[in-house]
Formats: sequence, C-alpha cells, structure tokens
Amino acid sequence: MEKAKQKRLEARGWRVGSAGTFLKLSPEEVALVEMKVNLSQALRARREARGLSQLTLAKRLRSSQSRVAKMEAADRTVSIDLLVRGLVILGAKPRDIARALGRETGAAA
Amino acid sequence: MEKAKQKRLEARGWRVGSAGTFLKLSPEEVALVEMKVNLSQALRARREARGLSQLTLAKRLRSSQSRVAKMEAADRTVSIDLLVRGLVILGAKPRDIARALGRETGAAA
DNA sequence: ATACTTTATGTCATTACTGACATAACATCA
DNA sequence: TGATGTTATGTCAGTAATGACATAAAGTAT
Repeated sequence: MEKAKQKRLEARGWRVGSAGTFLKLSPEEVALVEMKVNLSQALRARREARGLSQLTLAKRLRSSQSRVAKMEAADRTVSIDLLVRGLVILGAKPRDIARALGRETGAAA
Repeated sequence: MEKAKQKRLEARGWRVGSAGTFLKLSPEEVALVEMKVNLSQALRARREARGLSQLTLAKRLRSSQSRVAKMEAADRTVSIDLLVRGLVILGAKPRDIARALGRETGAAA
C-alpha cells in the first residue's frame, strides 16, 4: 500500500498495515477501504485538474464544501455512491471510474 | 443498452431508452444506473457460478434473502456500496469489480 | 396435487448517510 | 497587519439505505 494513502487512513482511525493487514481489519474490509481511497484520490485529481475548488464542486453536487472535503479524505461517513456521483459530475465515464477503482496502488501483496 | 437489462430497469420504474436516454434521466443518472446494473449482474453471475442460493449469500453478508433479491434486481433502494460488499464477499477483487463496473453492455450510443 | 426450495416484492423500524452549519487552519496578497 | 480564498473537522437534524418479516410466485421434485 502506498505510504501517503496509509498515512491518510491511519490519521482517520483506520488500522492498516504496510504490507497487508496491520490489525483488526478483515481482508474484505481492507479491499473496501482501498477502493474508497482510490476513488477519493481520483476525485481530488479530477477536481484539481479542472481547477475547481471544493466549494464549486459541492454546488454542482448540490452538497457542501465540508462534505467534499470528507469525500476526498475517504471519511467513514462517505459512501462509495457519493464518490461515484462526484466523479460522474466531473465527467468521469464508467470506464474511468473502473480504472480508478481497480488501480493497484501499492507494492504490498 | 442490452435488451434484458433495459427490460429489468423499466419493470422497476426506470425510464431508459434503447439507444440513449428515452426520457427523464439525465446522462449522469443513466451512467449511475448502468453501473449499478452492471454490478448487480456481476453479483448474480458470481453467486450462481458458486452454486449459492440468495439465502446463503444473505447469511454471509449478514443480510436477508429479500435484500439480495433486490440487489440482483438493481432496486432503487440498494446502494453501490452494498453491491460491492456482496461482490467482495463472493471473492471479487477490486480489479474484478472494476471490470464489472466498466463493462460495455450495449450496442447503443 | 402436495411438499419443498428458491426467488420476487411490499412494508416498516432501526441505522447509516447526507447536507448544512460553525469553526479552525493554512495560504496568498495587499 | 488584515482580508480573502481554500481546505479540514466536529456536530446534528433530516433523509435514504438496511435488515427483517410476510407473502407471493416460480421452479422441482415425488
């Protein structure tokens, strides 16, 4: 798993190990979290590539800046659905979302 | 869009056209629905490939048979999160889910 | 036909997610 | 310095998703 990603997860209370599960997360949960993180990173990348602020994106999503911040932080309270909606609004096609979702992000097995 | 898929959608109240949007669904909404349908089909395929009943899958998901049925029907009340969780429980890896999500399903467009 | 298994659909109480708000932290710029 | 713009985090009322239940429908036997 990528270092930066791991740090972001741990800062949020997740327990993720460097080369697998560190503690307490089942393999299923790890997979879920990784997908969410991948989507959140894709969201931020797309937003920034378009030079949009979180606030502008929030308006297009009919949401709020704070929620967009949480989306990009892969907050526990953010659903995959919301992340996907955000990506779609930023012009991502299902293929793009699939690519982001399945992205291999780390060296660890 | 695949005929069977369209039929399933319309039976559920969705309005989807054969070669694009039929009526009332924005392109974003269409993309979302298509992704959900793709995931629901992948879920059913995986479950059946393993010879499991909806009831057994439901137990592994700590859910109910009726909800699994709704998942496979891409019911409005089921989230992408739930579909993804179901797939993961059936052994799907992020790559597998990505493949299912981005599958081109129809001739249209 | 009856019994059994599996799947489909409607309803509802509980839970999880969501948008909105407040506020903090950080940067940039005059 | 203060003002402005952006992002981060906590909280909470309202909403949407969830599991569970009942029941129907469809299939598979015997």
